[in-house]
Amino acid sequence: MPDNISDRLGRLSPEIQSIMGVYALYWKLEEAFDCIETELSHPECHMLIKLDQPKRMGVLAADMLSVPSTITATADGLEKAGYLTRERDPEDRRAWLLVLTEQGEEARNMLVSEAGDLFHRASGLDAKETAEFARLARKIRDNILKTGIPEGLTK
Amino acid sequence: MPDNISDRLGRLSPEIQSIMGVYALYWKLEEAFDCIETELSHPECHMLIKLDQPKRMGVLAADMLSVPSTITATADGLEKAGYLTRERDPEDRRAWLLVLTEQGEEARNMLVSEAGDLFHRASGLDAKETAEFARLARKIRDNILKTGIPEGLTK
DNA sequence: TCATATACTTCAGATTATGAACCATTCAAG
DNA sequence: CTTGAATGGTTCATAATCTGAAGTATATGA
Repeated sequence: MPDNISDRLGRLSPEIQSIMGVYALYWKLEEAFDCIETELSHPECHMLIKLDQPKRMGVLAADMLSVPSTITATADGLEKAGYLTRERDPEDRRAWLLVLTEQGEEARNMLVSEAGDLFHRASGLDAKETAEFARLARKIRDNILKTGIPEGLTK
Repeated sequence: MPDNISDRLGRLSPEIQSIMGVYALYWKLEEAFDCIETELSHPECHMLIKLDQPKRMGVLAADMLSVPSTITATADGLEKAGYLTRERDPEDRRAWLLVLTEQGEEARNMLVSEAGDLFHRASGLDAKETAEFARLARKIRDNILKTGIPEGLTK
């Protein structure tokens, strides 16, 4: 039956094949997040991974294609649990910088390492294929962040 | 600032770069779904796209890395709105086959075409890169469906 | 100094996902 | 056969998540 599925997929356009692969991987990774750090919710994990350095909440919102109120909620949770603190951005005192605490750094390191491992097992790609996939994924992400919000469909 | 982000990303492991690209694309595509067929919810769109032929609900659940109750809810919505019908699987009368109606076929064709277009614009990849990305995405999806549920982490 | 824009927060409501208990059918023994 | 266990879906109550609109505080420009 897996062969059957794979066969049929071969007949679809590369774009749809790409989308289905991306969705499968996303769902698989989300599922796997449940198995590691039980303390953290999924959006909290996403945010921690993004915080490789202090960032403004607005930057995070753009980065996660999300809205400010969602970021507030997630940051609240992480702050209450001791993973980060809010500091006023000296360059614009309306804005907050989210800064990881030591506990936050530790959790982030663990997450990044686990996630890398997870990708490796879930994807089944070898080092060369992973490098190629990463190259294209980076290009895609750059394009998405560059083109910003909805794009042609600015409803 | 996009350059800055891109720079920092260059220093992350290929696995994390891949994950970030996949998440960005997933979020972007989900966001874009809002702009096309207002009638349908996101999970309904996903299910429609999967239904290139009649499928059992259990197969869909496995395919969408989801649970039966979620599939039931989504199928209920699509059935009520006239996009599909349930038929007993003659080979196992416990199971239902989800079969698209004519209206369902039309909607699916529109969705598949729109989604392909969407991928093209969101990713910014050219034809050759898209083909390469699709190849790897297909490989990843095969691996995920093959390895089935949680994997090493069968909590 | 005033009007407007930006950065974030609050909050109420909507969507979506999930597990446990359940019904119907199948399958495998005896 | 007929029983008991397994399987395919359903129901339902609950929880997690997301969102937009209205609000507060700071910044910016005329």
